[in-house]
Amino acid sequence: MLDIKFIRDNQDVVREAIRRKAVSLDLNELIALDDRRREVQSSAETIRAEQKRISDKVQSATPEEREALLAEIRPLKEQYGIKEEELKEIMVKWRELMLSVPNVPDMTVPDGASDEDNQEIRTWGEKPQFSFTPKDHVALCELHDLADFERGSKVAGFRGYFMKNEGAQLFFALWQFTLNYFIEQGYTPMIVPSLVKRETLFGTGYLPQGEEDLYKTQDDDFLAGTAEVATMSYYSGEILTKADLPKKFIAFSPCFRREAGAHGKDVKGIIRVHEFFKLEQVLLSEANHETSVRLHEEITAHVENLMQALKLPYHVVVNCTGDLGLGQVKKYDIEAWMPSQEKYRETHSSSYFHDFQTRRLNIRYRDDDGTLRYVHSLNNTACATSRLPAAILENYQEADGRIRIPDVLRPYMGGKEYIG
RNA sequence: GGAGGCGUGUCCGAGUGGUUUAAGGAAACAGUCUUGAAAACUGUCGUAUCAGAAAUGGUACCGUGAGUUCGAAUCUCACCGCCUCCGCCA
Repeated sequence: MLDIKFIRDNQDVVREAIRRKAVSLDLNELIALDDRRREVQSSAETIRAEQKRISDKVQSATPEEREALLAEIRPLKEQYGIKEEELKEIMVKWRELMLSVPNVPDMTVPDGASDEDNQEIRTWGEKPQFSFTPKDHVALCELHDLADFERGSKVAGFRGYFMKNEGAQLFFALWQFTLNYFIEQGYTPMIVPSLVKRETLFGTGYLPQGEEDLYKTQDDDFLAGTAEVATMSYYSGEILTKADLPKKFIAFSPCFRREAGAHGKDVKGIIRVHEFFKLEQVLLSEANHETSVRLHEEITAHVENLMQALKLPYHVVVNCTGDLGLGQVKKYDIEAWMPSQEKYRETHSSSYFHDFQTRRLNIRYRDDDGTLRYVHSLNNTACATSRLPAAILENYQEADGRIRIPDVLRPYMGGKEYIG
């Protein structure tokens, strides 16, 4: 959510953001409604002030005076009720419109309609050269009994999977490896809820848009698609101490995604599943654009360090405006090379939001001059299992079908050198 | 699932119908004292929003929402959350 004052004072900027992000919203409608809001509110307040002024005299009045005062108040009360009712109606629509105003993308974000228009900004690593036709991760899983997709869909339905043997071990190894890295970097490790209340998802901007991609329970709770949701809400409604910023969390949770509208994509394997696990970086920082930018580069670099330690070829793309979420100012996707598909596939997503999320979540800190400010928020994937293991299996396969285990993961897999 | 209790500002905590933004304390900030610090003392110390150049003034806010009342932190109802005991349970 943006500040209505900012919106009013910077209508051109917001209009441009709406255009660049291809959001369907008529800003004029919001401005007109806000004019109306101010007008009604101000007249309601004037009536109320008068009512209170008279009301204060009641207790010290004689019985006759009292009657006269009450008679004076009656019409004011009625008028106030009407204005209040009107204001309530305006606010319903006002909130709805406010929730669809996008955050302003950074100037360095390229224009574009979809992920097709994202721009590669750097690549790292040598794509593996195979003397044979590389198998995809599904075939490799079947070959070594690392996963069971048939029984997965028998038990859990479409996109269901079991991880087995070294496949299961690989998940644990990646979690532990990643967790240790971030603890060394000073992050606070957390295991956070996936089952969250409706209002929690408003804070991070996954509601009201995006509802169809979330699983809902019979108690009207939701299963979050990322640990970002609960982690961001951790401090909701609180005032933080500036000296404690930035807060850096490495949060683990299961992640649930309906993948509505993606029925034809990645139907096999563990690239696109309804349920996976993820370690997520979540940061809260002081409200300062330069700090946000610096930390954004930093959380991106952390992931690149891990990819390089795993020796996985990847590239980084800057997402175009059309591929940005409503609240995102700028986003990088880190994509790992998938030999079987001969293309890069998104394994990490790194973004910053300024105060878009924290304004909704009401997370503030007291600045040096004593004023309360909304903190800035950022997040980036640290390790998404299943996509990352899929990339490892494919890149590390050898001619005889065996899969070499990345050096840095061996300590977490009993020192084993190969799968198979 | 059953019974009871509770939710007040940055924190602790008083307040059960009337100038209450809300006692008291702590913390914080400024000052006096001190070579310096601590202690002591003095003072300042809510957020949001509207009007205003400002001083200032209006309104809202005591978990959330609705209601009663001329008037609500205080009374009523619903919801959310927390605590205690019982039951069940990994």
